[in-house]
Amino acid sequence: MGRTPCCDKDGLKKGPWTPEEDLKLINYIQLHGPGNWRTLPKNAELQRCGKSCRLRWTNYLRPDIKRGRFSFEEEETIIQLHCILGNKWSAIAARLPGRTDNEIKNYWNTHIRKRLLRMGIDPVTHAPRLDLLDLSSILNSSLCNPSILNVSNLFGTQTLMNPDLLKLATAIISLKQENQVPFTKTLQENNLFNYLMQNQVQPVVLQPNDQYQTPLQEGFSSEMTNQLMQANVEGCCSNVSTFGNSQENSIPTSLNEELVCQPNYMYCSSNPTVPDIPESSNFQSLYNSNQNFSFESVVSTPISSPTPLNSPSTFINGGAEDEKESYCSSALFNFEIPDGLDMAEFL
DNA sequence: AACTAAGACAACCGCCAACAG
DNA sequence: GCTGTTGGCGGTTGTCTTAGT
Repeated sequence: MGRTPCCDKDGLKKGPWTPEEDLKLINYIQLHGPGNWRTLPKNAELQRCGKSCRLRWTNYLRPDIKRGRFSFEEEETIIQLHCILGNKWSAIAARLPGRTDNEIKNYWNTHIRKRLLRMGIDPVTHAPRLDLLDLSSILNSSLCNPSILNVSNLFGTQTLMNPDLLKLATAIISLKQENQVPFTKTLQENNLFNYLMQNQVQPVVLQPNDQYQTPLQEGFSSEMTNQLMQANVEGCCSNVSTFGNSQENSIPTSLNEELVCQPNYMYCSSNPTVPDIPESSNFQSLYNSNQNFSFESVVSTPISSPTPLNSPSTFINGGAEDEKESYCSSALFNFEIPDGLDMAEFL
């Protein structure tokens, strides 16, 4: 037969631990070491189940746990790792010495996740949310002022709901998550080449400082660009920029230029759901500092981080919200996963 | 000062892979 | 090979604190 049950759940205490219980647990583990959680409560004279003791030790009492606020670098690492690993809190915690998976998970759910949602970023996919076309605000405005409730006001001269545009936006976003698929193939599969050619859509070259620049060539459709940006897709494609560096993914010469999205384009001041980022914020410097972010830098963060993780000057929690938000996006969209990376090996 | 809402975080719950018997 | 337990993990809940009215 298998092992005997971990513990009899009847009569065991639950809820917050008392200092006396903590002391008992600490003393016992100092003498006998952690492990054998099944017999530990009985031996330590604790009315707790072994699982509760293990959690209390690993999440709170362990001497190597770092308490206190998360530093700027720690949050940066969390976001970047989450983009790669998803909700693998234990894997993320393994890269943040002194932090527990529970602590990171809580911090993500209470701080980072909410901030990303406010910014219109899906905290699960790290992509701008196409489903947030701000219909609610449109409808609210319409309710307050019925005169604006007409099709042209809702959709503009062309339309945010243009299925082709949405397909293009979706294709671009999908490239962020499935970098293996050649860009051209994705366009072809969605019949987007035809759309682009028929509409004489020229390459969209976005530049920092929120707004797209003057079209490079005649025939450029600013409306197209505007709609793409309004459709919340402009920040989705940090990886798309790599297409320009890859022959495999290059756009045919008929389009002349790559469709390039530079990092931080998610900040479109025309988007009512995304706050404007003041130029005085540290966003640009953060953007610059993250330009060369690499997967290796994530993996080696605890060692190679240029500033100590506990650097008091870089605590996230005490900073301005705007700065934190600007930081977040730069961290989100400014790193690349090297070719040939074996994720399974990393995990 | 009292009440309420929101925020923060510790702790619990349930699932599952690994492992012991 | 099967059964049942353990330990680990992610999701969720509960409780305490803080801020706002």
